[in-house]
Parts: sequence; C-alpha cells; structure tokens
Amino acid sequence: MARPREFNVDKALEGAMGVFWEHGYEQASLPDLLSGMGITRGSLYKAFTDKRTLFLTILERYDTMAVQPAVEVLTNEEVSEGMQRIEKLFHSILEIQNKGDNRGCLLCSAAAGPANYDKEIGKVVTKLLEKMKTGFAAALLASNAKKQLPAKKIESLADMLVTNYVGLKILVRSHASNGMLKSSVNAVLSTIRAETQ
Amino acid sequence: MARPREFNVDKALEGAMGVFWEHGYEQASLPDLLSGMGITRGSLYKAFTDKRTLFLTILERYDTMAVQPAVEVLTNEEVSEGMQRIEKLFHSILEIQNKGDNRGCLLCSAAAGPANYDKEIGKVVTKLLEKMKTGFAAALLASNAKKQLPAKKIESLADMLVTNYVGLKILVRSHASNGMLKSSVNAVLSTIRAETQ
DNA sequence: ATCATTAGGAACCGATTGGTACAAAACACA
DNA sequence: TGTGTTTTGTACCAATCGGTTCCTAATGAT
Repeated sequence: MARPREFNVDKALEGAMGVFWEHGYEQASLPDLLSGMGITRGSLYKAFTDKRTLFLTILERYDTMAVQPAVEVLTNEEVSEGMQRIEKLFHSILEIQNKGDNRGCLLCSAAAGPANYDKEIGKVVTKLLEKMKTGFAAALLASNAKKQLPAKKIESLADMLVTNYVGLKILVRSHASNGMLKSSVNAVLSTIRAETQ
Repeated sequence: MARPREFNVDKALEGAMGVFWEHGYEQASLPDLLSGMGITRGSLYKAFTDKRTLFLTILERYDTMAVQPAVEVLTNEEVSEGMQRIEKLFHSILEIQNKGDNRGCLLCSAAAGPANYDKEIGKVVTKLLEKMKTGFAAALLASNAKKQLPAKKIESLADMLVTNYVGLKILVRSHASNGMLKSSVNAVLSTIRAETQ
C-alpha cells in the first residue's frame, strides 16, 4: 500500500543511543545523530518526531539495554549471597572504564543535564534510578547478614548505593583515575559488609 | 593613561558563576552570561578572552567560593570529632536542597559535562575533587576511631566520600526527593561510623 | 589641549542549531 | 498499468551560536 521503510528502526535507535551516550543529550547535534543512525533528516522526523522525543525513546531503550541487566545482576538468585551481586555490578563499572570506555552512564549524564529543566525527562530519570534502587535493595535483602536488616535500613543502604553508583559513573566520565575509583568501590563494599555483619 | 573599566570584575565574575552554576557550561549562552554579568560582549571578550577561558576562571573562583569552604568545614579543628565535620557537610547539602536550590554543584556538573572532552577543564575538575578528598581524609583522621585507621583505609574512605558527594549533588540537580537524599546521607554516615568504631 | 591607550557597545560575521517543506521514489493493491 | 500512500532526501528556514570588528567614549599623562 505504501513505500516500506528502508532502515531498521532498532539499528537506528541503537545508533542514536550510542550518540546520546557519548555526547549527552544537549551536545548531541542532529548531524551527529543522523550519521550515527545512518538515516536522513526526513526519516528521523517522520519516524521519531523530534530530538527530544527521540531521547525519551532512547531513555526507555537504555532501561531495557542497561538498567534492566544491572537489576538482573542484583536480583540473580543463582548468586545466593547478595553482596556478591553488588560486588559484581561495581566491579563491572571498573572493568568498563579499564577497557577505555569513559562514556559513563547515559542515565546519570541525563540526571546531571536535561533532568534539571525538563520535567518529563526528569521523571523518567527518577523512575530508572528508583529501579536501580529496588535492585540494590533486593541484593541487600539476600545478603547473609548475621541478623536480618530492618526494611528501613535496607532502603537506606539502597539509596546510598544508588548515590554511589551515580557518583562513580560521573567520575568515570570526568576521567577520574582507575585507582581512585577502585579505592572508592573497595570502601563502599567493605563498609557495607561491616554494616551487614 | 587609559579609560578605566566601568564594571566591577569581581561582581561580573560572581554573575558569571551564577549563570554557569545554573545552566552548566555548554548550556550557558553568551547572552545569558552577558545579562548575568551586567556587561556587553566587547567587555567580556576584552576582559575574559572567551567563554571557555571565562569558565576556567570561574572554576578557580568556585574553588575559593565553594570547595575551599567545604574543605574548611572538614578540617575545622574547633570540631574535634572528625565525623561531626563530615556530618555537617552532608547535612548542609540536604539543607540547600530543602531551601529549593536545585543547581547542585558547578564542579560536579562540569565533571559530567565538559570534563569529558576538554582536557584542561578535566584537569581542573580532577584537581578540585582531589582537594575535596584531602578534606574528607583530614576529617577521617580526626575521627575518634576505637583504633586509629590505617592510612590506606582513610584514603579509601575519602575516595568513597568524594564519590558520594558527587552522586548527591548530581541527584540534587535531577530533582531527586529530599527523603531519598536524606536516607542516602544517613546510610553513608552510619556505615562510616560503623567502620571507624 | 593633545595624545596614547583602553573600555564600551553595537553591528556584523560565518557557522551551526533544531526543524520544515516538498518533490521524487518506492512500494501494495486494483 | 495506473493509483494511493508512505518514505526518503534535499533544499531551505529562522534563530541562535560563539566570536570579531570597529568606531566612539573616557581617561591619565604630557
């Protein structure tokens, strides 16, 4: 009935995510996005409305591509000891940086950027950070604490871990030394271990 | 010998700091800066070279206006118990947000933004974060730990506190709830207390 | 009063910004 | 082989970006 789309929507979104991840929302220009997505202006506006809507779409994609997997690490019952799950997540942050990837976290950069003045973006950012928190809470609940921690304590520690996660990812983006980050991660893990034993 | 400057350099820099603080480096436009500083283009470029150089100048100003005072809180020997100094700093973050100030921290926003692709800005950002770290380390050293902590442990905890500080400030900027931040702060403080006792 | 020197301010610069208009192209269906 | 419908790509848009030019204004020294 009509001309079919020539590009793969998923690949295009994958490309857009890469561009936003690297440059951040505001610093990602339309030409950046177009070349990263392998499409032209007409197609972008026809398929994705505009830059801001595209970014909102990408945030949801980042949920499934990055947040969800992180939460799965934190809730993976195959690793019975919850602390080990948290360790795994934080160590993976160090590993990613060690491989030379200094993009940090698209979500955290959005928190520092457009979430401040764009209510809708802000809401999504908060929602995804909340999701991370539930992951941390689940892991803490599964920790072999000598005495089971009260719910309020777990929530509090989960909030702290989210804060720490955001801080780490921002520091990665600012090219902080791997040694400093490693030292920081060791400290959070050991302090939490001390608290849960 | 020549026409004297009509504006007060210090007031102009104060205005520029306010604009950069609110909008971040990239999002602060020249008209924003000019009206915030109360001067015109000619004066800005004559006195401060260009936007980027102005921002570098402002970062140094932020050092004396915000980082230095924070470090002074952390090293204030009138508060003999180091943990109390750390508490004071973190509680002040909550208080600032409670007053409706969601700008966060100019330094932390720079870490999330231009520090990633501008080496010189990145160096200054790292330097100032390092300064924060020395403050935290001094406070930890002055904590009444049952047994004095080894130097390496102190450094590690200081790195963690810097990470947490950055995370908190970014979360403030993203309009995270005051309850979540309070919960997070309570957790860091109590976990560190547990470690140092 | 003259002069050298600097500040101020507006006009202007090319480049880039995100976004739109529209004609050509490619398909499904009749 | 039309015909209707949608995609694609390009030309174009006004607005804004950071930055420069240049003329005038204001000063202190001579």
